[in-house]
Amino acid sequence: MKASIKEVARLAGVSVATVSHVLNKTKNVRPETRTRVEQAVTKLNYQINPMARNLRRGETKTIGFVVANMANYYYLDIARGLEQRLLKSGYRPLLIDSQEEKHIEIENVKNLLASAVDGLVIAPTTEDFSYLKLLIGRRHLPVVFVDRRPTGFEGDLILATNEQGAYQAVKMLIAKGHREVAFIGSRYDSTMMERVIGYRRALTEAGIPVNTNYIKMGAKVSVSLNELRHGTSFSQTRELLELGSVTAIFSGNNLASIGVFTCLREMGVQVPQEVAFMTFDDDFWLTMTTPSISAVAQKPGEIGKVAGDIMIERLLKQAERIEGYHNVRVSTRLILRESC
Amino acid sequence: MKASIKEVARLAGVSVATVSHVLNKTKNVRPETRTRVEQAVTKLNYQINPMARNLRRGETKTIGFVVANMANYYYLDIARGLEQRLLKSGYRPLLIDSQEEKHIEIENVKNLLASAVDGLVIAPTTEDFSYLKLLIGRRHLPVVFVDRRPTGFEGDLILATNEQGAYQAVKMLIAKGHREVAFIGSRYDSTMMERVIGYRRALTEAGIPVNTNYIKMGAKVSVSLNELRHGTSFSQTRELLELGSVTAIFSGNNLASIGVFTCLREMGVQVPQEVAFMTFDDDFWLTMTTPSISAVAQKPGEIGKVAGDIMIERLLKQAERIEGYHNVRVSTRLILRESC
DNA sequence: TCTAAAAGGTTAAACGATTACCAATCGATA
DNA sequence: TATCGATTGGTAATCGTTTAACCTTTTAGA
Repeated sequence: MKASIKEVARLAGVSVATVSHVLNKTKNVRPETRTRVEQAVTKLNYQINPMARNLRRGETKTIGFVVANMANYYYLDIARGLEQRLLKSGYRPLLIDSQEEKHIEIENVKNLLASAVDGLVIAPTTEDFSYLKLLIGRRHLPVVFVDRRPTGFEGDLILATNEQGAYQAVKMLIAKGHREVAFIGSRYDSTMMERVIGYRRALTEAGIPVNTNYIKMGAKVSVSLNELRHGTSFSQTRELLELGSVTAIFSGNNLASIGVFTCLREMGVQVPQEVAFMTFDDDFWLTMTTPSISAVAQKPGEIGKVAGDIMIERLLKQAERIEGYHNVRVSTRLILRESC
Repeated sequence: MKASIKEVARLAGVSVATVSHVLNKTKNVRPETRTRVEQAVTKLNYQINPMARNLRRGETKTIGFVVANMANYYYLDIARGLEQRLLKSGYRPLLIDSQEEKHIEIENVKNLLASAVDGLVIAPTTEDFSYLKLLIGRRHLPVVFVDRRPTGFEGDLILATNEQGAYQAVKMLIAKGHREVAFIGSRYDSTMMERVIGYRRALTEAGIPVNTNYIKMGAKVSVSLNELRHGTSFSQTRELLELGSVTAIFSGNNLASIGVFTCLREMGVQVPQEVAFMTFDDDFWLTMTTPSISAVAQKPGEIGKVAGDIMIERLLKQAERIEGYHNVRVSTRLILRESC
């Protein structure tokens, strides 16, 4: 089967304690014995048994990452950034999908706690996290939130510069001569709220009155990209077009943009000649459409990296309540394409 | 901190062995004592320590899933199907990305073996897996391959019906009147080989001679979707267009289709009037382009599920060499859209 | 009533590491 | 020379379970 530390010790003619000390550099060992141990290790192709070590040390070296919706590519990019940083420090992310369902999210968290992760990174489905307190109880477990701000629970938080991103985008539309700019969001969470605020600020600063008929919210979030094409944002777009006055549409996130663009295309609207279009969140497919679509690009990889760094910091320093919580904003940038 | 089995035993007034037996239903216990134990469990909010159990039982209840390229959505769908089945049997997938690099793949496998997974599902980057024998050595570890056939190592294998899929697609193009049909593949692996064979069979059956100038292979695989737009398949498409005779292009996979379509669009080619287009592998963005793009759709979720089922079977029966290896084909279907 | 078998429960040895504590050796110093 | 401290190594307890083996009772059948 597999060699254990005992057999290494026997082959090297020392005790298991010494082998352990050599392996972990946790005590001085005479060079001679050290090499004897090392030779035994390579000879037996010995690999430490992580379960035994973890049991003894009381840690798992895994960080649970609870993702709101794996169908949304955005979260995958976060996961990649996160993984990169965690691996560097010997930790490993454990990915799990909530499919935009609160009850699945809770189930996932329970599961991860049961498998004794050392930390939790959460991209929330909805904002309420009062349940987390009960589940975590009084053990040391750092929690980092990304993408949406939770309520009822405190932890580190990493968000994009939502307000500024939306502001810049709408300002750009205004600069191109648009005054009748509509906003199509989706679920009304803290993040979407900030984007709406940016949208309003751009209008107000330009002296354009905010027309609440131009703001469409409350879409149902779906897991299926294909369903999204004819989902709420599709019909909301049609409603806006029927007003007859809108000359530009800004979509509040990547999921909403699917329905918006599908509608524009199916209604035969000339983009950008008749209606200009822009969206929050960049995505690969925005480059493949005719016209290609302008976007406020987040840096999801960066968000993941920051989340990883903060997690590692907490893990190493066990400093969760020493200095309050981090509240990081990762910048966005405007990518202009053909749609405006 | 957290309650252990000992405290449950003390509270219930029994031995730890009895608690364990109640928990695992591994021995008869008088109903009365059983409820005493159960009450103690809920009262202390006792959760079993998975590391201790795993150490004792010598299993981790995790299955490593080594993905060739997480930027390719196809693998994500496989992962979802896999996860679904594994969770049902109390196992959990551990996802890890090889970024299309053989050396990262090997690193990943080593990592997973070191963390003592109970099984391995692999979507290979390249086909050579002779290294696996050495790494696994002589322990019981089921290995299931998906998407590409490995060489140098035997395991269960789950593939799409590549030959038939390509055959049907090209046959359809021929039925629409095309005789000058080109094929753009990418890396020349077993899977792409099968698709080429399907392509050739369709032509031959229709009495159309195979023109080897129409077959472009050997593209460099990239992880970046954006780079792929102007990668090898882009220039291969231009070469084909310069021949002046091609009336239809069939793309061998979803990655190649990105470059092909980008080229068609940037060269101002009318699709499907001047050149028809079709691709192996369905993807969300194929529905958002103008025109939308026809595809041979795999069922990645189904592939993942089958992989999960087979893995579970092996795990339960420990029957890896009793009955040879599975060799499953998951069907494809033609999705016709505007591009042909 | 006696015996065998079944049932209910406990003891203690693992699993494979880590680590506090102890013991021996050796120079160097007072 | 006796002592001190550093260095090197070993002993054994521990982490939280599982499980084989064993000991008592009960139960059932004759």
